[in-house]
Amino acid sequence: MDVLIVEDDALHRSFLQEAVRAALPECGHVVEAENGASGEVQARSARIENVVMDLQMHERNGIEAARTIWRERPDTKILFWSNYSDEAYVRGVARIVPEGATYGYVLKSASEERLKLALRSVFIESQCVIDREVRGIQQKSLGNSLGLSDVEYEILVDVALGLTDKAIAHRKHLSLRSVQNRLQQLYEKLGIYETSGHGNEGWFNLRTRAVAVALSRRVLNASAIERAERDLKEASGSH
Amino acid sequence: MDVLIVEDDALHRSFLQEAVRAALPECGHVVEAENGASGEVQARSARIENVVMDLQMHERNGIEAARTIWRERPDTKILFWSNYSDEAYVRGVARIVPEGATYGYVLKSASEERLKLALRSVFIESQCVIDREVRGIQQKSLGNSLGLSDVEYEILVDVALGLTDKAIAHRKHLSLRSVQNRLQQLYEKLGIYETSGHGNEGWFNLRTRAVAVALSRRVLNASAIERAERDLKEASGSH
DNA sequence: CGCTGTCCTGCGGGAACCCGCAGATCTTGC
DNA sequence: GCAAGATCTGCGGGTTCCCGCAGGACAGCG
Repeated sequence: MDVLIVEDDALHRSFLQEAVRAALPECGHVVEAENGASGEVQARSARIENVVMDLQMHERNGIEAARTIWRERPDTKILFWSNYSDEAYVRGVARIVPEGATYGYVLKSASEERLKLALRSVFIESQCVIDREVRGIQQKSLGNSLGLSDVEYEILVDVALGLTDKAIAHRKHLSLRSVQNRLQQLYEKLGIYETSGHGNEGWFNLRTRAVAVALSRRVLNASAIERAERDLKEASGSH
Repeated sequence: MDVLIVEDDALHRSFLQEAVRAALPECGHVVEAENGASGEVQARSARIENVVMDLQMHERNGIEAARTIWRERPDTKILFWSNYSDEAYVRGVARIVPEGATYGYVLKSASEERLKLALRSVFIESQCVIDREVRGIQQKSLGNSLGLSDVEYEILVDVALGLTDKAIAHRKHLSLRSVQNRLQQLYEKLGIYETSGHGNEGWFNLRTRAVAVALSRRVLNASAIERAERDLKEASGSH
């Protein structure tokens, strides 16, 4: 049994190396990669089935790497090990998990014991292990009371990319008015109206304000926008 | 001579602890704090003169902590130790350095030797040490050919906050048209017109697009927006 | 002094945005 | 089958944004 570690911070990498060796004495090679791109290559060439993956990395982040790895071998087991439980990351991961795949999501702030336990559970027992906190974010983002639905999230991304209503309508095969309806929904959910309603009418541009709020609530982050940007270019190129 | 370490990652913190002890054998206490807020408190109570500070932290980031520390004792020597050389961080640091203060900016990707050298240079020799790469960003952001000028940066932040032109005009004591002029400048500098000029007229909302581009170029980041948000609230409260 | 360059300002208009209203689907459940 | 709910759509309008044009203020320079 081999394990691939994808992590761009040297200290964390060696820490992981040790943790893996300690938690999984039965495992053979432990390969390391220091960013998403080389992680994909390693996973492919070494026929890796178990991956520990950081999310925030230079060059190519963990979500993209995981996506291509899973595209090639959907039965790969991936344990995400991240500093953040930003909704943008949680949602990004949830979006790419193949049907029936086993994965885990552990925060770096968790204890070493928790990490080791997760390593065994995911790689040996093929059991999904999601950190409490991350699970909380997931729940909240699914329960449509507070969190955004998928459609709302998608239109948020489109807006954050800087697309016009017309462009979004075209892209999503909707009428202009429908796009604007969804935008109103989005503004409602993000609470844009509260902050711009009272004494300060006309002080906020709802569209840009929504992006600002989403960013500071960690619903969006720069890497999610970049990912969307690439998808956009791809789609417009093929179309 | 005492040193305060402000760093929210446990591994990095113990690594720093060791590096400081090795590089500065003459130093006495080495205090640790795991976020900006407690860092401020420690610096105040322990009368610290030398600080090693991470930038990206939960709760309260390094720039804010450094600002309050320097506000209380401008002769404190601070060595920033960060993963990123984002323009937003570089500019944020440059904005808060008091006149004549000594500080350093070292990337976490640098070698341990470089870190130790920087520790000695800053704390013992009172010499400013700025990483090559960071220096490069500084230069580029100052040379107004590519980078944004201060006015352009400020209006970018205002736009990213979601303010309307009118609100910005009011805030900055300008006419509406002047704000729009500056916006045009900004769009020019960020190259918004290139991507929305050719075949795709009307596909981008310039205002939101500018924010997207600034984010992916790392001119802006979430923490810069949050900082601006707090400044805004403060200003509108006092006014 | 006049010229040039830079910045601020007002005016006007076309485009995009925000949204209430109302009708048209389509699903869900009794 | 029908009522209730959610979603999509067109229409109309008020507001904001984007920007060309033109004029004014001010600094630097020969």
